[in-house]
Amino acid sequence: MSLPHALLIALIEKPCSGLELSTRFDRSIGFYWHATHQQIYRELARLEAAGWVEASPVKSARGGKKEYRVVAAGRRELRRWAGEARDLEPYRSELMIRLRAEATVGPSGLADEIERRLAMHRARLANYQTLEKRHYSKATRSRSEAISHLILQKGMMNESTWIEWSLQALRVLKQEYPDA
Amino acid sequence: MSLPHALLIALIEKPCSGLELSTRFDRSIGFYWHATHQQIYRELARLEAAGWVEASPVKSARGGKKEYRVVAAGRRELRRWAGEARDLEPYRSELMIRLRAEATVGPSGLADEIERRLAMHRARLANYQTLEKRHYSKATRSRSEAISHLILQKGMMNESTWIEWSLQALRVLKQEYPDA
DNA sequence: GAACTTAATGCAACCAGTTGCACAACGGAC
DNA sequence: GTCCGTTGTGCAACTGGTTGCATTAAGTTC
Repeated sequence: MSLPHALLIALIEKPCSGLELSTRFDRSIGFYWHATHQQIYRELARLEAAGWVEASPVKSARGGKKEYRVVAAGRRELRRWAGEARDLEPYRSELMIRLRAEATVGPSGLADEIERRLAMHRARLANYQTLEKRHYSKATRSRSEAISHLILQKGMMNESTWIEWSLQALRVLKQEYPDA
Repeated sequence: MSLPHALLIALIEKPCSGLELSTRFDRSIGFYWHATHQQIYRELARLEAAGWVEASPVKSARGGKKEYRVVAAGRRELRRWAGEARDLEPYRSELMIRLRAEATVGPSGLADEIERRLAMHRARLANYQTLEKRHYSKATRSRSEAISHLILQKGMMNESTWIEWSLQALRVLKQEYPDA
């Protein structure tokens, strides 16, 4: 699973507390690997037990605030993990199952649902395009900027694929067929 | 979750036993929703408890073989479920996290991994193209054939996207950058 | 007919993720 | 100075999915 390593990445970029991590996470890595604050707290405890991060209590803060930072062993682990060979993760799309249900038990309002999703995918794509213009317009870039851009591009490609496919699907679902 | 409904679909198409279901599943619906035989047995028991399927023991068969078939309540439930509004399922891509790791802790053999995956995606795409030629070449089709075709097309689009993206990624990862 | 293989079902333990809630500590309102 | 909202951490219970193994019964081989 990726969560521990995703947290290591976020903590290397900026050491912080659990709560701060969970809000930052939502807006960056969480984009490809969502996690709740519960998971994050639990996982931070494990990372500490594994000796990959160290925590120090933050004085004059509410609750028992702690700041976590990644130690050398954690960086080593992250590098090791990044290059590993792995099986492709299986796709898992509920919508495809629902389509197939529609094929076997007949029309059931799925077209509306696809229309709704189409709008969401368009909104996301527009959002990513804005981000791209803001952050990746200039040609001269470092390796790590180029990699971040790749990640954003994959997101954009996914959304484009959904949009294109949804239009096709709507054409099929709205088409008249002689009753069976 | 989709598993119970995915099983209903498979059982409507053809009533069968747990084991047979789990092998058939791999080659059709399991394509978008993988499940082990364990999950399937457990879920079949639940479907029966919910009154969506009925089981009858198969005489002169090994083990305690049972055949399951979907009853009216099951069909109703399936139709209800198919048209429901739902949130988009969050993406979850380990590879994107690993890329980001590569960006923060430096090169780690990820390019080889992407190359390996590229080959797998190409093989899958070729496979789907063969299927498409075999099953969906003729123009006159029923609604349910058209829908099945949509599902296959989404798979092909996904693979194409991966292929295109992988080529881009390899170009970036193999490019020379001045050492930081 | 004993020993082995295969078809078929299933239990138990585990792991990751989700949900709902609890609690502690500080800061501000009045 | 007490009540409330916010920050911050965390427990407990549950659900879905995974792994490894156990069991039963029929067919196969000698």
